[in-house]
Amino acid sequence: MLRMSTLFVRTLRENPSDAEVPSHQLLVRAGYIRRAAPGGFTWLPLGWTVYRNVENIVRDEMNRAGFQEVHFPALLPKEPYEATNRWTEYGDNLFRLKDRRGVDYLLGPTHEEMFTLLVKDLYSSYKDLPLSIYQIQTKYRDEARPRAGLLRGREFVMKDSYSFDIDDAGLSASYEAHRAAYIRTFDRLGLPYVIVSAMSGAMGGSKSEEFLAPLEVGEDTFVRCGSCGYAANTEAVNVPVPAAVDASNVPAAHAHDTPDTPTIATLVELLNARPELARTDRAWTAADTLKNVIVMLRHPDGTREPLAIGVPGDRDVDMKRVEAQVGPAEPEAFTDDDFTKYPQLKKGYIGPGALGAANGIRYLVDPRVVNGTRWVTGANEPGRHVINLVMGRDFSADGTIEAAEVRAGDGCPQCPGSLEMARGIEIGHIFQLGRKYAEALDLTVLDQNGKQVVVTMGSYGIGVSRAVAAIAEASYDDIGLCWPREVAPADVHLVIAGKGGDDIAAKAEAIAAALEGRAVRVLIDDRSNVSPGVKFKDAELLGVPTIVVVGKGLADGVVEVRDRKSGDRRDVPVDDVVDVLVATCRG
RNA sequence: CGGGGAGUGGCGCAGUGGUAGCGUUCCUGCUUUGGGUGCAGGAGGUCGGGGGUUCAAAUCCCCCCUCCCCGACCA
Repeated sequence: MLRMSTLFVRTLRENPSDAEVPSHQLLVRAGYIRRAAPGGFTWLPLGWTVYRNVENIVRDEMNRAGFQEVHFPALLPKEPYEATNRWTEYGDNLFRLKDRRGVDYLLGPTHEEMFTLLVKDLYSSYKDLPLSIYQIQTKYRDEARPRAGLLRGREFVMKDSYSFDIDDAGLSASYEAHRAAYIRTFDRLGLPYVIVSAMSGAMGGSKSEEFLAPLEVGEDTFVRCGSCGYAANTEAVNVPVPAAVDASNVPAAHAHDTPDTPTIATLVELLNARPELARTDRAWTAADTLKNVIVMLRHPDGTREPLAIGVPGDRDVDMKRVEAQVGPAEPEAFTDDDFTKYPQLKKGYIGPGALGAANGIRYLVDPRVVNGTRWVTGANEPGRHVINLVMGRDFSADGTIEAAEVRAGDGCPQCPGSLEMARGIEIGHIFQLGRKYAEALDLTVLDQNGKQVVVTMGSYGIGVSRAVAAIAEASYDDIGLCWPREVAPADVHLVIAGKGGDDIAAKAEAIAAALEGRAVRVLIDDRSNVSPGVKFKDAELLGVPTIVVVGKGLADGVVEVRDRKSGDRRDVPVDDVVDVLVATCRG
């Protein structure tokens, strides 16, 4: 039983000024956490209780699914991470340190390498697979900007699982098992979530989905369809491909001087202002222009290659989307230096004529650029554009790329509906890794034919400490926290209120003891010399789902039972209250 | 890393060169006891750190650190 008289907690009347998001403000104000370091928090008793409730639910569901728990050190040797290149690839986000002899170590940001090596150590036969193991571990990432309290720290707790299978079918099954376990876990946590696909189909069959809690403070932008329920990370959205257009009536393409048109807007204005350039059927719009953006791709082997991306001029190129498409290569800005190396490219006036295989620059266009579409685009000469350039008639591309920004109102790829934008907190991620780590670290087993085969892996994460904040974020109101019962620090917050002194206190203690005897977790506010108003405010702030007031009603033989979330109150005969509460808390 | 804002008792804030303040919290006493009671007394701060200017610096100058927001980066 928790007792307010002795609980190590101090509630604050006002929000700490360094907290911006509600979960951070309330968790500090209600005495659940305290900031201890940049991006690092101390859990106070109430917070630690909630944290452990969350952790235990996660663990419980992992175990139920048949996954086994292990535990690695957080302090890890460098070598495995060198083998997979992540010692350098992880960049500044990796916490590196040296021991007294100058040997390099790191604080684990995630443990793919260690799990892979552990399985390699112990297993060598297909008969040992499939296997799914997990840990609940403190992770370290040297975030450039820790923010929003627990939501993005430099030290946080993550549950990470890894599956090991002999073939793709096995990986699929392991993936689905994790997916199902995650659904159960988040349901139990009382956390709203959407499952979004996190990677486009273009990525060679590997599959990845994120569990996002749809909350405004989230850092992830995703889209969802109001009609069919489709949801995806913006990186993973595929635009609906329109049918080819009949272009037989489009006039021939011709280049034209277009002075003083540094932007798409000024170009469109000029096109419509000049009778000889204007369309006969309707006015030109920005979406009729074809904007060609050059990026430099840096491949893992260090080579660089220019890539031209054509998108409708009313949209920007979304570099995150590009990155998701071109991986493992990384897109870099095309510098002025690069322009000097490709003199055929005239900055601001790049057109298809200077691109494509013939010019040594791979040219990919937005999927909306289908055969027959009619464009205005750069003429590869400063101050000139080409009008009425028709895809398939006047130019072609080497392929398509999902690079254009996604906007609210865009068509849904799965139904005739349209997409809306939303924000969410990533609380889980499931990912078919494939053989990348197994290959790098040489994890193989013998198959039925005695042949060595590379194991295929999946990785699956749940942000445990982040989930605490996400739950708070999803359930608070204007007077405080409102925990879902299973993660709350107690089932019942029992307030001793009103005068009457020892009789009331004695009765309250008796009720509390009876509840504990029936496995109802009680937080009792047994502070003397604290006015009822303060106790009520604290109870509301702390957010235990059921508040029981033992006070003046006792004279009439009743105590008051309140539901924290709904605010509903009712008087319950004192003799029934234990039964009523047991039913409430188990219901 | 770029842009913006800010660091003054546990928390929230005022204080433009001359003895460091207010509210809240905390302690003591009385009071009150169903909505952050009231009164009185008290404790608590090397003013983020370092350097400089000055007779004198929370205040002016330089460097650094930290926090918050936007972006970049990142799961």
